[in-house]
Amino acid sequence: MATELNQSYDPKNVESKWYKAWEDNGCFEGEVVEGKDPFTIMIPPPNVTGMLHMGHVLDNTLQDIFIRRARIEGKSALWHPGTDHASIATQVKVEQALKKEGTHRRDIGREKFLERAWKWSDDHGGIILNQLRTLGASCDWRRTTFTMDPDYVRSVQEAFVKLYDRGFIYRGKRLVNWCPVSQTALSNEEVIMKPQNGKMYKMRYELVDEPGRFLEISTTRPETIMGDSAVAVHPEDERYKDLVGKKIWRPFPKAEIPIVADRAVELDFGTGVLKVTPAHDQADFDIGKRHNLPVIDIMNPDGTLNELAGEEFAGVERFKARKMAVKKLEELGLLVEIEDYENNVGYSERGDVPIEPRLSEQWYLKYPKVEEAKRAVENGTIKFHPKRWEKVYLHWLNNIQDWCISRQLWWGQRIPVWYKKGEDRKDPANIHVSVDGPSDPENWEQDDDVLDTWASSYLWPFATFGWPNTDEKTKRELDYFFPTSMLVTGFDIIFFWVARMIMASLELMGEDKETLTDEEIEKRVPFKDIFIHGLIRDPKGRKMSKSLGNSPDPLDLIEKFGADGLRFGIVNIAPSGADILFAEERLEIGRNFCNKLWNACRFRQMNGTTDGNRSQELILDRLSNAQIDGYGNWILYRLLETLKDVEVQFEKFEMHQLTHSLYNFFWGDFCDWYVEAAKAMLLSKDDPRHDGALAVSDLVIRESLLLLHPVMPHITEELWQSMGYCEEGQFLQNSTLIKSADLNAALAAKGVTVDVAAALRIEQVKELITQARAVKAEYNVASKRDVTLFVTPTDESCAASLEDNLDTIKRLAGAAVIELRDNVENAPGSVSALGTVYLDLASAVDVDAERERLGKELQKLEKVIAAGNGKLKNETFISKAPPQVVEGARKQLAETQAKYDEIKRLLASFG
RNA sequence: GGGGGAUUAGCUCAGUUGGUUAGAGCGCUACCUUGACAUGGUAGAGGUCCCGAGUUCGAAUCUCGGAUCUCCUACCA
Repeated sequence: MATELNQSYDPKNVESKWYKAWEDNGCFEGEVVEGKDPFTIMIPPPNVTGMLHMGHVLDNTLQDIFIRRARIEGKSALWHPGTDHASIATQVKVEQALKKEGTHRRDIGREKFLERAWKWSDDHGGIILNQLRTLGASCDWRRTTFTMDPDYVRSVQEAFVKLYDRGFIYRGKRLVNWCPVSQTALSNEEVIMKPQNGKMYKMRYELVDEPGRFLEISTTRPETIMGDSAVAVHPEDERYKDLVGKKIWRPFPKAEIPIVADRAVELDFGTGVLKVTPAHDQADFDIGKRHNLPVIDIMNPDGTLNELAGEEFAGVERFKARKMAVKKLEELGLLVEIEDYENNVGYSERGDVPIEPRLSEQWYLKYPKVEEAKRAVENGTIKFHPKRWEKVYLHWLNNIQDWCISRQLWWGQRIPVWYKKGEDRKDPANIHVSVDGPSDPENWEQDDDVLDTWASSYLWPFATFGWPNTDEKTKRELDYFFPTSMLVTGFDIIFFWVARMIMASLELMGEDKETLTDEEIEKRVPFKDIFIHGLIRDPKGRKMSKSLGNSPDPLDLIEKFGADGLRFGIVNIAPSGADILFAEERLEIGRNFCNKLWNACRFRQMNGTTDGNRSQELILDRLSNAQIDGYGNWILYRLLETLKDVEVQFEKFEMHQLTHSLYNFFWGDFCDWYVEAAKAMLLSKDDPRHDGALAVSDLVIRESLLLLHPVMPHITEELWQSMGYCEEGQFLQNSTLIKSADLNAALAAKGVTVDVAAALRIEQVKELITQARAVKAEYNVASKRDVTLFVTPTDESCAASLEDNLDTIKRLAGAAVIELRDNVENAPGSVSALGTVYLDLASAVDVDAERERLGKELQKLEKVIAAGNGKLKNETFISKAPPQVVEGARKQLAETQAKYDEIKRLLASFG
C-alpha cells in the first residue's frame, strides 16, 4: 500500500490518526502472556487536576520509549496509567474557588465540600491523561487508576490497618510543621527551606535577683517572647555559669522564668544566650523536654496569637505581632539593636507561607523495613541510574524520622480509626481501627483527618493491581507483572515517593515478617531499575513556573514541532541525570529530523516499488554480495554497529546518547553518504546494482524505523505502513527488532558478508571526497561540477580502491573527470590516506594562498609528528605501553609522516 | 555545618574502563535552489578541556588542593 508522500512532513493528521488506530486495536493493552517476558512501568501518577508541563513530557516520553522498545523486543509490556488525588493541592484549589464565591469549607461542611472536590476532580481529571495521549503515550488506558477510586481507597486503608496492627502506626503529640493557610500538619518533606532577608533582634532580659543586671538575647522571632518558658546557656559557658538555676524576667506577659544550662546552645553564636519557646521551636521543644519546662502555646491554628500571648496580642496575626513586640520592647527599653540577618525559613509547599512549628496530636508512621530498603539498593536488587542517586537515597534512610501521615484536610482517604463517643481517646480500649468500622457505629465517631497523599501513592506499584484482594486476576497479574521493571521519575521525589514505595512494598508484598532475606527482598521490591532524570529549567536555569511565565505549554510545542519532534527534541537535550536548560529552538532538531526521515522514505519510493518489503525475510532475499557495492557494505556495517550501540544505550539508560546515535546514523551516514553515493544506482533502473541498492535502502530504513519507533512512534508507523513493511491492518509493533548479532548472522545465512575491512576502505574514500571538496571550496569552484581532478594514489591497493569508486567520487566531489596520475605539478591539492587529490586549474593558481593553506596544514602535522616521535623514542613508552598501542602509534606516525612529506612536496612544487 | 553535581567552541552539551590530530547541535562565515529534503547540501572559522600540584611512558579522563556556579540536606536562636 505504498502511498505518495508530501514534500514535507505534516504531523497533524498523521499523529492523531495512528494514535486512534493503536487504541482501537488494543496495541497498548498489557496482558499476562505465558512464554513472554513481562515489562512493566507504573506511571508516576500526575495530579488529577494538573496540566501537562515540560517535566511530564520528559518523564512520560522516557517511559514510552522503554515501553515501546519492550514491545518490539517481543515482551508483554504494560504501562499502567493513573492520577493522584493530590490531597492538599486539590483542596487548596477548591478552597480558592469557594473563596471566590464568598464562602468557606467550614461554612458548607464536610459532605458538601467533598461533593465540590469530586466535581472539581471529575471536571479536571482526565485532561492531563488526554494530553498524554496527544504526546503519544502508549498506556493501557483500560487500567487507569485514580487514588480516590473506591478500590484504591480500600487498599490504602487496609495498609493502614495492617501497619497499625504491626505497631508501625501510632498516635503522638509533638511539634509538627503547621501550615497556617491550609491549617494542617505537613511532613518534613513538604517543607521547603527558603533563605530570608530578615532581622535579628538583640534584646535584654533582667535578672530577678539582681535588678539592673541584664542578659542580652538574640532572636529572629520576638513575637514568641510570650511563649518563653526559660532562657538557656551552655553549661560550660564561663560567662553565665553563676546564673544557671537563677530566675530572669520575661518582659511580657511579665513572669519569672528559669535560666537553664543545655548543650544545644551554641557557645559562640550571638550572645550565647537562647530564649526557650518550647511550643514554637523544635530545638526549644527538645530543651524544654530535658528541663521539664512548661509548653506555652500562644498561637491559633490560623497563625494568629491567642489570649496566652496577652490581651493586646490576642487575635493578632503573627507577623503583625512581631512588629508589635519589637515596639513594646523598645518602649520598655529592652531592645538593644536590630541588624539585618539572612536565615533559612521553612515554607509550606502549597500554602507558600512560613510554616509554624505547632504542638499537636497526629498519626505517625515508623517506617518498616528500613534496613531491607537499604540492603535492596546496596546489594544491587534495585539500581539507580545514574548510580550517584543511591547515595542520596541511603543518606535519607540513614537519617530517617517517623513520618507524620495525618492531615487536617477533607479531600483524601479518611483515616480508618474510630473513637468511642465521649470517652478518653488515649485509652486503647476506646480506639477502633479497621477498614469497615465498628459494628455499632452509632457509638463511635471517625477520626476527622485524612492521610497524606504520599501515604496512599506509596502503594501504587501493587495497589493498582487490586492488592490486597486475593482474587484470581489480581494474583495472576501480580505474579506476572510484579516486581515492575522500572520506575522513571525526577530526583525531587526520591524521598516523597520512591523510598516510601520501596519500604511499603517490602513490608506488605508478602506475609508479615520481622526481617527479610535477600531472596525475599528480591521478590518484594516494587521495581528493579530507577531511572532518575533531571528537572527541566528555563535557559537561565530557573525552575519553570507559571508565575515566571517561562513554562511553555507542551500542546503549543506539539502544534509547532509535532509530538514526535517534541519527543525527540526533549530527549535529545536531556543529559543523563543533570538538569535540562530548555529553549524552544532546541526542539527544531526533532522536527527537522522527522522531515529528513520523511524525505528519505519519499526518495526511496520515487525510485521503485516497495512490494518486496513485506518482511525482513523478503528484503534479505533480495540481497546478495554481487549486488552490494562498497557503500552498501559500508552502510550495512554501520547499521550493525548502530543496532549494537543502541542495545548498549538501553542497558545503560543513556537516552540522549540513543538519539545522538540514531540521528548520526540515519542522517549523517545513510542520507548524507549512502543515499548520495547510491543515487546513480537508485535513479537508473538499468544499473545492474539498482535492485541491490534498493534492497540495502529498504533494510536500513526498516531497521531504522524500528530503532526510532520508541522515540518517534507516529511518523515511524506512518512510514512503516507507506513503505509497505507490514501487511494491511498490522502495526510496526507487531514486528520484532532484531539484535545486531542476529542480523549479522541472518545476512550471512543469505550469503551476504558484511566486510569490516571494506567498510574501512569506504571511510578512506569518504575522506578523499571531503578533501576534494575542500580544495574546490578553497578555490571557489565548489559549485562547479565539471572540474577535473587528479589523484596520485598512495599505493597499488589504493589505486584499486579509487578505480572501484571512481564514479561515486566523481559524483560526490563534483568532478567531470578524474585522472589517476603518478605525479602532478603546480596544482593545489590535499592529502588523504588513499592518495593526494589535486584540482586542475587551467588558469593560474593563487600561489600565495595555496602556500599559506599548505603551510598551515604543515604546522599542524609537525606538532603531531613531534609528539609521535617523542613518544616512540621514549624507552619506557615502548616497554610499558600495551603492544597494540605502540603499534598504533608507529602506524600513525608513519601515516602522518607520509602526509607531511607529500604536502612538503606539494609546497615545493609551487616554487 | 554536611553531602552531591558542574566547570570542554559564542551558546547548550557529548567525550564509555587513561592511548591516533578533543566532537555534536545551534549560532556564525562563504558557496550552492545539483532530479528526497532550504525543516536542505558543501566547506570553513572558533578550544591554555576552570586553576595548581601529583600519579603515569602517556591525563579532558585518575588523586589531592584551590576557585566559581548550582542543587540537596541540617534545630545556630
